[in-house]
Amino acid sequence: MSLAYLDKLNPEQHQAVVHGTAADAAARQGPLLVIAGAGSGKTNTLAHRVAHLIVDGADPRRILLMTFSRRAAAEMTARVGRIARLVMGERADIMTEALAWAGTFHGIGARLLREYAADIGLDPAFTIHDREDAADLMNLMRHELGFSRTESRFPLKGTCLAIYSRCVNAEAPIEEVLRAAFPWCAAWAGEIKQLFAAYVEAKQAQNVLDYDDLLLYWAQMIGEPELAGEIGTRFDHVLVDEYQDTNRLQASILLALKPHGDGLTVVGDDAQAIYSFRAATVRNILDFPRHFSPPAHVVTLDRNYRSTQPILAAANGVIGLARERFTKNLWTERPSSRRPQLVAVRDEADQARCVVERVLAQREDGTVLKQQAVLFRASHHSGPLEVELTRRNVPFVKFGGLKFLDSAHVKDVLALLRLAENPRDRVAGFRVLLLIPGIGPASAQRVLDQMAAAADPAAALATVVPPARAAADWPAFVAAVTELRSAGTGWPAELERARQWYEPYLEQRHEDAAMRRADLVQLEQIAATYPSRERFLTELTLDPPDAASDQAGPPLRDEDYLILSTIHSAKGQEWRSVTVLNVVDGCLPSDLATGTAAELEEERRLLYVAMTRARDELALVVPQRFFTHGQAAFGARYVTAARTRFIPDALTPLFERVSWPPASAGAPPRAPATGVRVDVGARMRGMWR
DNA sequence: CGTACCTCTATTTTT
DNA sequence: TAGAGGTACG
Repeated sequence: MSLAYLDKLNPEQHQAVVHGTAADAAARQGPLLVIAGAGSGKTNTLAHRVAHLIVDGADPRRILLMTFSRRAAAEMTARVGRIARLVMGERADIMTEALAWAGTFHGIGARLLREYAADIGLDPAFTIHDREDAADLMNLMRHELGFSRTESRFPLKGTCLAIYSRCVNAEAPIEEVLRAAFPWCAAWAGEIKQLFAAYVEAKQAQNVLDYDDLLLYWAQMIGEPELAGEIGTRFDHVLVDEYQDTNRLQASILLALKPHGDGLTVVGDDAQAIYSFRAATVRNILDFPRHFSPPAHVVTLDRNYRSTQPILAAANGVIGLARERFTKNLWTERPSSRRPQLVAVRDEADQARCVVERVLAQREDGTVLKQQAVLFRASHHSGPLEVELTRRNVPFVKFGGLKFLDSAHVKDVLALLRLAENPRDRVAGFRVLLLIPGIGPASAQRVLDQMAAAADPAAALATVVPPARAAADWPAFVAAVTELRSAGTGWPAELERARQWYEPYLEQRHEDAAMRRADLVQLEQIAATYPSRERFLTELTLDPPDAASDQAGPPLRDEDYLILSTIHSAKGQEWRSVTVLNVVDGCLPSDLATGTAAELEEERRLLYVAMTRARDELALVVPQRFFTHGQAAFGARYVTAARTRFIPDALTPLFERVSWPPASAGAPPRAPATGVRVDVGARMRGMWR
């Protein structure tokens, strides 16, 4: 059997791929840690390793591959398929299709929990609350316990949930979490504990799990020696990507799954740890080797294949100022005469204009829009740019921030489906009931109480006497739920049935019913790609389609469009040209994150992650002043901004400094000839779309 | 029950 | 500043 596919790898990548297999000249065994710097071919190496394991005889059904998003999992599976096909031909397709256990920690958790539900006293028809649903339920408990009317102010629902989540994910007691991360809530420790107890009971009574539960129940389940053995031996190989962004709870699960580390591979880069707000801890990756005896083997990939040398030099400069660091600097052999640019612009409006012009100019030079990305710290930073792009008719897709699933009408329809799936889900039930005219919070509460008291809540619905004002609409509602629960309708016809019920309310409630109906039709198309209602609901909450179709209209499948993304959502990706917005103190680092040294360091890594996404072109835009709306006493006004503290004067020689608009001799700055020409070009192309 | 209005406060990143 | 959450009234 030819292992020619290994020849293209560098020695370190090769070692990472063959570790523990027959092709491993060093004949090493045991767990493996791969420290993979940005652009070092990490995904490729991991994919090669999975493919190589399969070629080496591993059963793909017994490989567990955990990534940070479903998209990353899909990408990985596709690459594994390509590599395996080189060696195994058509037979490879069967093998890689069997690579069924690839997904996020949460997704895999949900699957395992459904499978083992009976063993741990869980109804397999549980539904999953997304962040907002969970916060609503938390709020309900907050009111019931009377904490919403306390003398001094009690933390809001979102804050309560954040505290809860951190306790669970960091495996830390409330007091410690409050002290470290929510000091202004410290006085409420007792009440908060009470609240969490009620919240947990409510979830159990309603047969719902939140995001954290998927990990927590998994960890608890695997804490039982019998189940731990059974589940652990199901997988011969467990591979985890982006390990620097996992939290303690996830590490616990992993170690319970493979206590001795056999077949365990984790990959990550401590310089790219950017999820500590989600309780991720860099200690996971740093301490990994010493968890085992003998310690895990460590392979370091520090050759960068992505960026040009000047871009890498600048990125290394930024991360070089980090307080502590474990990874070596990256190196590359891609020369370029062009340094990354520090672009000074007057304000955010100019920033937007400047970026659009650069983007269009680069497209003229042959870089398609899809190979260009604009990155920013916070979702709303792209607001002015989105307006400008729309005005100038440049299609774009935005990653991160609001999802189209967050829109009210989509949530309404999903709530009905969730109620059908799990009639004990009160958050879903509440939402659906409130849609019916004549039913408000009080009646909804009463109906849900009656359902909860019954052995069969769905059947109980038929016996409920609705309030007189809702009598006209009531039968249609009961019929919809009943039909959705009967096996007759089938999937994805069920979604159409739900939409049918919702239709009249859509008209009543929303002026722009037509647009929203289009969204629901789109939802139906998404639904058709899932095998069942349960899978649809689960996977949609765990990994919602992330590119919101925006003002620019839903981009057509193969149309070219510019990428807008938060830096967080840009993780793991690369583009030929990258522009970073608002590289000023207050935005990057966010002034909300300058409290502790640790937070500040994470902001520094965020800039590093953003910069290392670029292959050939990198520009950091620095607006000189910002318009602030606020401070009633002074009214709205401009404040001057300073370049980010992460690029002090000592580093500026690594950049080319430019201003926009360019100070031109004589010509009026607002009518640059290039801008006009490019705009016409865009319109000409637009004729043929 | 629904809505119109008022007040207060948080303000980021996401599975 | 906007958006959430609470209050008061029809």
